[in-house]
Amino acid sequence: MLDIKFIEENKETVKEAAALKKIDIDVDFLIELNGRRKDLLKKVENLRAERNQNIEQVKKLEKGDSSGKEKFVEKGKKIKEQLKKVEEEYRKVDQKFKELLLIVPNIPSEDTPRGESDEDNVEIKKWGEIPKFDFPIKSHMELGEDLDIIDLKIGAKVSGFRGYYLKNEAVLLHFGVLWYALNKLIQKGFTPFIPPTLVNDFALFGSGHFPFDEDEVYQISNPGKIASGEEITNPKYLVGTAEPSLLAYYSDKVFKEKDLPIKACGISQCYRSEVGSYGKDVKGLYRIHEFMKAEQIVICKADIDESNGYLEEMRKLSEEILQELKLPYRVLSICTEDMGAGKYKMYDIETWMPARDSYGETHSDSNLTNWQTRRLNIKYQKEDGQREYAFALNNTAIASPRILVAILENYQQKDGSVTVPEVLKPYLGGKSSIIRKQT
RNA sequence: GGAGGGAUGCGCCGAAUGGUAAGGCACUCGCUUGGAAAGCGAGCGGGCUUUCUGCCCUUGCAGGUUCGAGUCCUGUUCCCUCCGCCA
Repeated sequence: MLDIKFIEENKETVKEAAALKKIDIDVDFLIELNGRRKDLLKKVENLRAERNQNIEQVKKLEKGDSSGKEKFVEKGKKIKEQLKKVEEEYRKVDQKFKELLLIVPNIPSEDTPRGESDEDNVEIKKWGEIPKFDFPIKSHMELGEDLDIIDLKIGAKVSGFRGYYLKNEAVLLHFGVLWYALNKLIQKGFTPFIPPTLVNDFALFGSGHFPFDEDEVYQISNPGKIASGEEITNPKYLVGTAEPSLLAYYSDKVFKEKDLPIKACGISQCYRSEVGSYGKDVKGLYRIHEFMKAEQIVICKADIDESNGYLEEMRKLSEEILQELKLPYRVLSICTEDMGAGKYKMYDIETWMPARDSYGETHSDSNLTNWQTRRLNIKYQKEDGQREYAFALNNTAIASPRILVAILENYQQKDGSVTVPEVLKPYLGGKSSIIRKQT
């Protein structure tokens, strides 16, 4: 969310940002609506002032002899009627105004590539050698089935399309890689959380997942209530990432400047409906409805340079994880239309996935400046006593089992076994450092 | 699931027979001081309008009654206590 005053003063910049991000918002109408809102607000306030004065009159007369009181009581009734009408009108305009304000995008940074799709993202870095195999390689699906560590068939039977089971060593690898990443984050000063994954809507409006990606989020409700025809008053939602829960932890908070930055991380189950992705990545563990992720957030002072510093810091951390896992990757600077509405600047990291014969997205690192904190009311008090909205950033440390696609495929051996990345060995609970078919 | 109690100024506590939301602590700044504490003064939620300020909103949330609601009524969320069920 942007400040309406900023929008009014920088109309053309906002229009340009909306055009770049292909977001359909009539900025002129929004500003006009704000004018109407303010006019109505003035009317409401004037009537309230009149009402308050009238109340004083009645009160005064009741203290003395109460003659003439009736006149003011009658007047009060009239004011009440008028007020009801004007307030109703104001509420309508204000609601529409707020709805529109929620979809005004953040202004992308100057150095964000201008572009229309993921094809316009700019590769800024490549790391690692693409492995060459002197044998026919297997996909992670084949490896998973042959080694009896992934079961997609029964996964689909039990959970439906995109369902899966991890078994045996895949379970250890999955938890191992998450646990390894979490330890690294804690070491780097991020406070660990297990956040709720079942949340109220405000958390998702706060992060900006609502109203944009409403279809992507699973809604949970009490089916009994629906069956009885009763309306669901407090729907809950399953988060697609720990980000909304972590940010909402700090909602309505006023930090002291010296207490910033806040660095937090969370491991959580993540749920995604993947509507709109039908027919895309339909096989294997790449695109699934539920997975786990170690996510980081930073809340810092409202300073572009400082916040971009944290963006780089978190990117480096993700890179460090991939380097230690010895997985080849590349870093992309995400273009305007491929980045979300709330983002100021964004990087993706794609990891080499041999069976795809390409890089696949595994990490995402974003600076959203104050676009989320304004929605969530996260401020800090500056030295001079002034309060200002903080900046917020978020980053993927590791997401599994998607990362297992890269690990299994890159580490596969000619005999069909898979070796275990060196850094994960301590996490495999005494199991062999090589995953072989059980006999 | 049932019964009862509670939520007040965006840090904490806390008062208010239906009639201007007291007061205290903490915090920030200033005065004072060799320095600090204490003391004194100012500030310490949001909006509209303005540069003199003025007005409006803000007692968990949403409605209702009333000239007027923190207070009365209805619904609801969360917390606490007890009972029941339960991993």
